[in-house]
Amino acid sequence: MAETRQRLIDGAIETIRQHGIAGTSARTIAATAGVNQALVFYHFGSVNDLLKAACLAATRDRLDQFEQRLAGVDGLRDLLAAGRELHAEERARGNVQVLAQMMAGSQGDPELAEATAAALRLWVAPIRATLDRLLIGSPVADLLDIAGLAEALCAGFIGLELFEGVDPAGAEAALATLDRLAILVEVVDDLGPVARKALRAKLRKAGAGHP
Amino acid sequence: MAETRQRLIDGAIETIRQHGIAGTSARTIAATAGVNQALVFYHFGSVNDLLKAACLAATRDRLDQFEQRLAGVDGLRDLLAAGRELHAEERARGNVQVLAQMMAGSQGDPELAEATAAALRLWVAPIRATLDRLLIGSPVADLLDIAGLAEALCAGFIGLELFEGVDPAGAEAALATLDRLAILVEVVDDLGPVARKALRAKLRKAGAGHP
DNA sequence: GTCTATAACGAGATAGAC
DNA sequence: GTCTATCTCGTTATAGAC
Repeated sequence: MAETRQRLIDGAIETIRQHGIAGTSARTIAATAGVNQALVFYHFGSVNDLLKAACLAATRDRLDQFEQRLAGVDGLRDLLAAGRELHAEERARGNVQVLAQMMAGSQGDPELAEATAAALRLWVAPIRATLDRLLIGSPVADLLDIAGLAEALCAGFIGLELFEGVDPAGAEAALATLDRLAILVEVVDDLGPVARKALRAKLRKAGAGHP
Repeated sequence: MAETRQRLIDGAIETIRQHGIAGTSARTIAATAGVNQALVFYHFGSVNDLLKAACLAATRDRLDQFEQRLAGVDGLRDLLAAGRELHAEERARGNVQVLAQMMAGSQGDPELAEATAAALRLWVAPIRATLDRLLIGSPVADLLDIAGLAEALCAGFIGLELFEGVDPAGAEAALATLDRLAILVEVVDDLGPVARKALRAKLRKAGAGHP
């Protein structure tokens, strides 16, 4: 039945959230899902294949709402609010945690790494598209590679999630500082020709090529 | 003998690097160290205790050089170079990878989380001290919480390391963008009173309190 | 489609020979 | 201080009853 498959997928997500990738097994997943352990192998063939399916399913479930919210953003200030909002929601749902744990588990498991990379790309793409749209013509776009910025943002959130597991206060301070950094980008974005000139001069001094 | 202890610690680090926290066990560690599996328990009592010892030992081994290099930094531009340099070295030695995997494994294991937090603090402290020293009196210090910035930097590097495992090209682009962001901080730092005024205005608009 | 039973193996951990 | 042997349990995976 399709319901059992879904229960296993939900159970896998929940198990990763609660016990991390190291504490995730066919038995712990089945216990969380409330089904028999053998069903993992009947429906998915192996634990790894279930994890891959769960990772992609969880991502796809959220993607529509994620993209729609970002599509409505019409300025850097709004993007900051949307980012905070979306990040809080995905965190509450545990999607960031799951992605982080999948990435950790992907170390030395190329099969898992491929599935994780696919999920990661699904998250990064709409962020990159939004940044692209908002920063076109801005002096910031001259300095920063937009694709790289989107990936750095994602990496930062992943790192913060892990950080939070061992030092909640530190993670909170770090997140607040990321917010402030966005304000800094905004300031430079707004300063106009003066900032652009200063940036270009600084870039020549720093010896950095144009993106 | 003390040599066996050291071999186990080195073996633990190497095993985490190669197989990740999920693939790290008393047996895999002992195999890497070239000693008998039972010695893990004789010398450290449990696998977890070995991991805790290894994490702290690896951190302490590098801390002196890390602090000395940062102490010699005398400007933001120099800090950027030092950061790139130190990060490359720690990455090559696998310390970032180990920390990331320990953080992932700390999810749902409070004992491991405590040890990981201690190692993390050892890394963050000298970074925070250096930022504190360099940014004193800068307009940037008005905007950013220095401790939060140090933690955000660390979290970013952790996230990047995991990112690299599943998408090396993306991680490379993200790292390059972090470099560029540092240049942006430098620009604001150099702009002086004009930037400071713009920042304060923006802060009032954004409704963000003073740090 | 789901369950029980079980095989085959790796895990953490201990006892005791050397 | 180190190794072999062993215990017990958890894990992946399969076979077969229902």
